[in-house]
Parts: sequence; C-alpha cells; structure tokens
Amino acid sequence: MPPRTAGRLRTDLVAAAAHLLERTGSVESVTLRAVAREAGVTAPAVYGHFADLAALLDAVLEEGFLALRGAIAEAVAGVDDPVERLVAGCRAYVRAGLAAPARYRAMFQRRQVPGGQGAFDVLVAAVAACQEAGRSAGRDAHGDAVLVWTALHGVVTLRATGAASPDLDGQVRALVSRLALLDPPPPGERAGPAAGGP
Amino acid sequence: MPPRTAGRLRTDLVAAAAHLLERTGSVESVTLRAVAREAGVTAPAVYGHFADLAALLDAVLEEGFLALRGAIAEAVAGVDDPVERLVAGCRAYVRAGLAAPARYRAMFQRRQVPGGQGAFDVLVAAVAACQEAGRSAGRDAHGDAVLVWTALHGVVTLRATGAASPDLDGQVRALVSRLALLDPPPPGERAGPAAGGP
DNA sequence: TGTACATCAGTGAACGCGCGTTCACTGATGTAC
DNA sequence: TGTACATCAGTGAACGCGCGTTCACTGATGTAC
Repeated sequence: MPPRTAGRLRTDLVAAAAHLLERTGSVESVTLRAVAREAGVTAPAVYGHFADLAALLDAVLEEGFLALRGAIAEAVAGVDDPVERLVAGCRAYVRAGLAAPARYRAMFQRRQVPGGQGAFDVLVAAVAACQEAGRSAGRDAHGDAVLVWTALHGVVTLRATGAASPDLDGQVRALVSRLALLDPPPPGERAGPAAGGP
Repeated sequence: MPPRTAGRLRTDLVAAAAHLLERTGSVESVTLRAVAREAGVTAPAVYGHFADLAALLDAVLEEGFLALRGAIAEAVAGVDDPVERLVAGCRAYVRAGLAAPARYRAMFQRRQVPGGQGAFDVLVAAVAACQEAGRSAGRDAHGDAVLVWTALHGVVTLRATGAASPDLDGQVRALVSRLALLDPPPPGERAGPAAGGP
C-alpha cells in the first residue's frame, strides 16, 4: 500500500466508518478496531485524529447531515416554480437518505438532531411559498410541513428495509402533493401513488 | 426472591429482554447476559428455553407483531363506518408502535417482516372499503395504502426520537385523510394538521 | 551537498472487561414402593 | 406414613474472543547548520 498523504487518515477513517456502517447496517458493529482495520491501520492510530470512538461516529453523522443539506440545496438551485421547488427538495431529501440508509437511521435515532431545526425551517418556507403563490390550498405551513417531513422520513426508513416500489419519484410527489394540499401537477407528470407493499 | 413458577422463566426472559430493549434503545445492547441478569437468573439458564440469543430476540419481536395486530383488531372491532374504521386502525398502529418504540424499530429493521403482508392487506382492504362506500376519491386502494402505511411508519419512527407534537390523533387523522383522499370528517373532529417540528 | 537532530504519525504489546457458549454439578420436586 | 430414587431447572466455573484504551517505541520526514 502506498504511504498515506499527510492528514489523509482522518478522512479515510470517516469514510471507512461510513462504509462499515452501511455494510453492517448497525452503529453498534462500527467498532473502533473494525474501523481501523477497514482503513488499514492499527487501532491506536485512531486516537491521533479522534478523542474516542464517539467522536469518530459524530464525524460520520455530521458528514451525513452535510450531505443531506448539500443534496437539497443542489436540487433546489435554479428551480423557481414553488411547487416544483418543494417537490425537488423532498425528492433530494429521500434520495440522499437512501444513498446511506444506515447512516440516515443513525442520524435520526438520536434525541437531538444538530441543524435539524434549520433544515425544517427551509421546508416550512417551501410549503409557505406554495401557499402564498396560490398553489396550495393549505393554510398552516408549519403543520403541513410536519406532515410532509414525517412522510418523507417514513419513505426513507421503510425503503431502507427493502420494502420498496420502483417509482420513488412518483411516490414522493404523491405524498407531497396530498399532504401539502398542492394543486394538480402540470400534465405529463401524474400525482398518483406508486405501487408496492411490504 | 420467591421461587419461580414452572415454565414461567421463558415469559420472564422475553419480558426482561423487551424491557432492556426499551431502556437502552438498541438491540445490540440486549445481550444474553444482560437479559439473564435482568430476569434474576444466570446466563446458562437461558439455554433451557431458547436455542441462543437470536431465538430469544425473535421471540421479543414476535411478541411485538402480536401486540401490533392485537391493538389494531381491538381498535377496529365494532367500528362500522369505513372512514372511522380506517382512522381507528391507523391510530392503533401508531399508538402500539410508540408504546415500545425500540422494539418497533427493531421489528422493521429486518429485511423480511413476518406477517407483514397480511397486516398490509388489511390496510388495503380498509382503504378499498372507503372507496367503495364513496367516502374516498381515490381509485388505487393498494397505492394509497402504501402511502398511508409509509406515513404511519414515519410518525412512529420520528416520534420515537422525541420530536413530537402533542396532538397525535389529529396528526394521524390528517395524514390518513389526505393520503387516502378521504372526504372531510364529520363536524367536531377536524382534519387539520397538528403542530410540532424537529 | 552532507550530516545531526527534532518532530510526530503510526506501531505492537499489553491491560481489563463483558460477551456467548460449554460443562459438570446441585439441590429441590415428584414418584415408586 | 416413610424412605429411596429419578428427573430436571438452574448454578458456578471456565473457555476463547473482540472490544476500548494505555504506553513506550520506531522509523520516516523535515529542518538547522
């Protein structure tokens, strides 16, 4: 193995831990020794970059929140129509969650979600924008956003178990449309539910 | 401690494991030794009733599915109106899940859910009954049921983390009403969303 | 250019711990006579 | 009623293992002269 670039190990450890997390599906089996092994390094080497195992796991989850926020921001950028903007953001949320389902589960298994309030406020604003544009029949942006977020969370956590329908985008649009009381979508993209069961 | 009634230990072990699961919040910390300790018995005594730790955990989850099915059946019994029947069943599902959130999470973290298909078919039938009674504008009972189930799963898994609004029944009714395209509820019970965020 | 030295990331050995599982055992309970 | 014995649920000791964390170390890299 070629020598590691200086400062690279920290990044490698976080990546190794994230990889291990997805492969095993549970946080508990992401042990310090297993992460070190995965990164091709001995266990004590971890302490040069993290105070302990908990700090390493924190870094993994922090990266997860970063990825989630980044994916939404990217998906929403340049979409002006408020309805399409809301739908695009929700789809990005679900996609990003499903890209690393075990990490997603670990992120939201904690009592307090760091930055969760800020991300949720973005969703409330997107719902409110639809209402203000006369594209939603809803009157309670906050309440409707809770419903939407709850449903998106359900999509990610249920799909992660394998119970899945192929039409993810259609399912997300149907959920968002109905829960945020949106107007019918433009012709060409239906809001009907997707098939699939447990 | 008084002597244990014959055959009682098995029940006690399952109860101890379930209790430990809720207290720690993670399956991995439900160890064979910890369960035995909780039940006031030495570790090898477990092997008199279960082949190994996995079999003991299976029994815990099986009891969870039993509780879920039982709660729904009880809640639905005697409710004739198809809309109220659907809502009552969904509320019971959420309540039962939240009564033991860690167990619920463990139940649906597995790839295959035993008896899941049967339980889901009941939901499809309940949605179809609303449609046939002219109380739902939906036309795809299966697809709509997937949406409803997904949202209910979201409620249980999100609320379990502590992010919660007080009006659980209102939130469930709103989710079911919108996703199953139900008619407005009878006056006195609103279908508006519940407050609350992350 | 060449040598001596400081720095410091990663190593290897060791520790104590809780784990799942095995094994021979014990001692209470119930039955046979 | 009283004694001998079979049954069998649970015990206590032991095993090997992987864990998190510590410690003194090594050996490559970069700097000073």
